[in-house]
Amino acid sequence: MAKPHELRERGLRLTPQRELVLAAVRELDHATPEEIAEKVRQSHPGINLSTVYRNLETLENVGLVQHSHLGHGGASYHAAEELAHLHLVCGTCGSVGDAPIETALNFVNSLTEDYGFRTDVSHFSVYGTCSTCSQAELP
Amino acid sequence: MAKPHELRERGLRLTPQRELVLAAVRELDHATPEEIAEKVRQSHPGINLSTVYRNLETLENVGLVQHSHLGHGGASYHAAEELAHLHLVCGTCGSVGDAPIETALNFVNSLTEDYGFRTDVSHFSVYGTCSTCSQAELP
DNA sequence: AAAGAATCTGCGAATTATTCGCAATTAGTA
DNA sequence: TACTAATTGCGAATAATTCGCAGATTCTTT
Repeated sequence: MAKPHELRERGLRLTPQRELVLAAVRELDHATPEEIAEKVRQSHPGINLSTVYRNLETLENVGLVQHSHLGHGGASYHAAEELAHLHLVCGTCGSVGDAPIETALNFVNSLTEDYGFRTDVSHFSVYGTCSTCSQAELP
Repeated sequence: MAKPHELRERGLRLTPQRELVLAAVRELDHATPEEIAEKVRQSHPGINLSTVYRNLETLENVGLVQHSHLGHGGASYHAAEELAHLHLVCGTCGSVGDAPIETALNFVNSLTEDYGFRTDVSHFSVYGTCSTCSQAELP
């Protein structure tokens, strides 16, 4: 999974914890620190939650992982090489749907042209109501 | 500011705390619960933070205020009657810029057509880098 | 292979943000 | 005015994240 060198190359020490955290992020896709810790504990039971938090921060600093804000509060992490996509967060049922970033292309370009604002698509979340919940609301 | 009847009409009791919380939300525009509490304390020093949280929730339930997620974590509240607009959150300096919702119109429509997803524009946040910080990054 | 410097980890405590339970108070109603 | 139910204040409980520190580990240098 995580080749040793990709960590060393970026000036990071190679620890079992760090490798496992990176591997877990890659396997889980959009997981919270807590979920990542649980995954890691399957092979390394003693890992401390602080260590997970610190490694996520470190890995993010060197560009191997990224986080985004989906539902309320908590951040969720994913591998940096993962294909970027939009997150459609349903405020009613909490589900997170995906849509290709192309959907937002014109929108993003307008923001750049009009405001000089460079949108970070991978950090981008869209709140609303999914089709299932929309239908359930109707009388 | 907050006319007594607009609370009574919605089945809410009229308490000084509740009126003051609503007034503070209207004055402050995009304020955190903590900031709202501070504002209210100017005229009602004893107000408890729990009371602010509870009133924000109550006022949101009857549609007088709304919250959105700007930067990391914390919710920020604004009056429901306020003109809806997009929030451009800069991940570097933390500033929050505004843009008219029309900018997102086509994008929102695509999501509805393609996924049946009804985007809640008032809850919508866009993350990225503002023009000032973009320029500062260049060599 | 051993030693040293710097980085990491585990742990528990500290923070921050938000929620909850409960008793006392207060608003709206009869 | 008296009653009932909603509301408040308060302190404790949670949840999520960060911090300080001592000991362990990694990488580098001999």
